[in-house]
Amino acid sequence: MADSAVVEPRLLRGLRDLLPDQMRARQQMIDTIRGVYESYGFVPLGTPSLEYLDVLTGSAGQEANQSLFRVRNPDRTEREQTEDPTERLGLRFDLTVPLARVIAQYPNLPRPFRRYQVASVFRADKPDPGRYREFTQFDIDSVGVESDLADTEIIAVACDALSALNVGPYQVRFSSRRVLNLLLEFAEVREPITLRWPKGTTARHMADESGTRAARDVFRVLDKLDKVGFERVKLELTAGYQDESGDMIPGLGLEDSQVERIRAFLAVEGERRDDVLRQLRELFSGLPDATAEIDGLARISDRLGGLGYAEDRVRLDLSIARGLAYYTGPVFEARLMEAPQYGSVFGGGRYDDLVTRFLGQRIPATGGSMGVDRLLAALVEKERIRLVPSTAQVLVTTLDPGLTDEYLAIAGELRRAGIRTEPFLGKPGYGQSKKQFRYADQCRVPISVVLGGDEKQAGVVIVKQMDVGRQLTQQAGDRAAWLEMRPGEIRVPRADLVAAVRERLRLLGE
RNA sequence: GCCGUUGUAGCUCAGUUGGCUAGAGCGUCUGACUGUGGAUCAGAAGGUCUCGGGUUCGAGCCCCGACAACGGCACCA
Repeated sequence: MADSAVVEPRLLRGLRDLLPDQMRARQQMIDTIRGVYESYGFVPLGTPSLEYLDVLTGSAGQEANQSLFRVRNPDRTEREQTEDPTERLGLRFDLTVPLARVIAQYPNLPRPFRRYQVASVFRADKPDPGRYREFTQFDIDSVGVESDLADTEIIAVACDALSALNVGPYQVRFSSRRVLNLLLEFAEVREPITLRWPKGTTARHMADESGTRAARDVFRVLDKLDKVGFERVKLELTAGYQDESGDMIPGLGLEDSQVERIRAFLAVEGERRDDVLRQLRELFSGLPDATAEIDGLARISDRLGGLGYAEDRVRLDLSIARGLAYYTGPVFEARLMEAPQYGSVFGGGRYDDLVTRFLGQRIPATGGSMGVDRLLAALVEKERIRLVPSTAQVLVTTLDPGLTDEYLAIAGELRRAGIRTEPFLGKPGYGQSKKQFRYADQCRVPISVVLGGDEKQAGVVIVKQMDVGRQLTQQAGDRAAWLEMRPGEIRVPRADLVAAVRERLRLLGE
């Protein structure tokens, strides 16, 4: 291979190409979501893929650092960058941090600033099935609004977007980080937490652990409840354990009585939001700050109810923790009932302190993020979206090289009539007809237009509907009969071509 | 990051205790067929057997190492 100049075509793992059929479906989805977001009056924002490393880090706690793609700053030498970390660059890992930067950097933006943004984000984690190192998020956020009206609206717009996408039944679950903070109070969890390692732990396991955690680390553990069940969560909250691979998982060292209180909190659940609220008021009746927070959740619930978002698709679920450290108020996530294995397809919450880093001044904000890739994968699996690899509605075949100008004229006519049309640009010729029809078939172009010498002389064209033949090809038959079939074809006067094509497309629902 | 499995044609895989020029199916291309998608038939292209070292008269096969992919765990803003 060394002496030949070819480079092996390849991608870093976790990255992928999006071929036309995927790309088309994704664009349709994005258009749909954008339509819903704009119907609420949100405005688009674009930011660069690259940001300074110090802009990106620090916001999401330690988690952010390890999965960042780092990029060399072309204006600085390697040495300069190493000596001055503020000169280093990285690829954005979400759209929320860049938004916070923009808010701080453009103080004249109108407030509330309600923006949407759809873009690739990058994480250098180990890829898993359905989890990539570059993926697309479609974010929507309201910045500068203290009121829980803003949170209510984010939940509503998420519901509307999911409905518009025809994803089937879905459920948005919400809770509040502040209620979870009350839980820490209720369970008497004190700062800081000292990690407790299970028996048999060696120094190697503990190497890069700091030994203490913040109390909110409890939330990160609770977030796993769905996935691993309460027993496993309990172990991680108390003494830690050794998992199947032999890894030592440190415990948070809580007492049994504390875990009991957490269990009682998690037992607060129900179909009806006001039922959950009632139980919660009872459980937290000894906490002076609880009433105000629970009232806030009640307001969101009531307003959503008033807007018609009923219990079947919006639930108050106190186990929604969301691991992210920066949430400060209501948090929410959505999942598809028909495809729960895809996890959360929309998630977010209130983050009132995120802009503080850049401005030194607190600016309330709330918002969420639609996981475009997960959603697309789920829709494809559930056959709720069609994968079509071409944009053309019509292929003009080129049987007779002498009629080339005519073919181009036909394509032009159809395009002016608003019909997406492609002339066959490969080798023309009567003998090439097989290839041309096969091309139309493979690309799923719904209609072919055929014009040879015979038709030219008769002043007609053939409009051929490809799906008729596509079905017939399933059955075997002898060649003569096959050639005779000419499935799905109609002959129309040349002058009626546009009308005939338009009518066919209408019947096909294209 | 940890544990495990696997690397042979574009894809899925076969390949005898280590033995001649490394095979099949599917796919691709060409023709049968200057006017129709499928099927059929004939033919063709496509391989440094992941890479590097070792053992051997001889390695796709055995040994060591690296890399990669896949699966599980941890992580997942």
